[in-house]
Amino acid sequence: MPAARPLQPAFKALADPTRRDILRRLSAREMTIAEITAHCDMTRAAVKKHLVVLKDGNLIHMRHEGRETLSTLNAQGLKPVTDWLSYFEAFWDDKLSTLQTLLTDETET
Amino acid sequence: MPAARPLQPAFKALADPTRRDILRRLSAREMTIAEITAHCDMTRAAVKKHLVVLKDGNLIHMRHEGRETLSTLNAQGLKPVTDWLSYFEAFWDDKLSTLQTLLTDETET
DNA sequence: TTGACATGATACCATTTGGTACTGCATATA
DNA sequence: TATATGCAGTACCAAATGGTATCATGTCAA
Repeated sequence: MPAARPLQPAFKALADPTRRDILRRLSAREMTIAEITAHCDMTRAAVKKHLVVLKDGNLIHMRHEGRETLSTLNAQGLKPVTDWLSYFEAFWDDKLSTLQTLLTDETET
Repeated sequence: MPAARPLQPAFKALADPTRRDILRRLSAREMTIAEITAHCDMTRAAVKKHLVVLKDGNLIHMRHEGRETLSTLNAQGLKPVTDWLSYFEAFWDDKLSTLQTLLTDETET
């Protein structure tokens, strides 16, 4: 049996607003831990923990250069997530979904 | 200031495999709490908690019919999530992303 | 009315999570 | 060499999370 796609670590990594913010920043350029920390209002150790979670989710890469650790976005790691979500796009605008919404709103108003 | 889009509750709701599984099941049809529980290997109270999280994330609707509570998928609630993710699709296949991947793999191998 | 059924609500517990503080190591640099 | 820098690793703490057990409430059916 092939290895299960790492959906869970990726979803878990995305569940924290600090980590999503870090991903946004890394989309602009590679950054050191100290640089990321400067924007995050928490200690470097805390930021490091978030980076490890992002790495476990395969959403970033980390490389060492001298005494610095440089983090880069790995946008491809988001693909399993968007693939999982794409299944539901079929329900966005079809008639069944609309009907369900109407029925539900009727009981909730 | 307009209400911030409810990104956080939705991402949080998606971060649990049990909740993602429930969403899949609800995409097929409306279900009672007891029906969902039958698939989940945990107590009804635990499933109910997960359903509340999904409702807070605007990913399901719940309506009451007699003594039953029926849950339905709200696929539209996933839209803010996919919108957030779509920002990163631009980084999937472009040259910068590829270069970053090559550089990173080089140091990790 | 009586009882069974589906659920809501609460209290409680163990584990995980998000954070700080501290120590220590490797690396630039004067 | 001596010193400051950037980071890793660990211990520790408070709060959130995921689960159970228990009891109360409303509803269907005989």
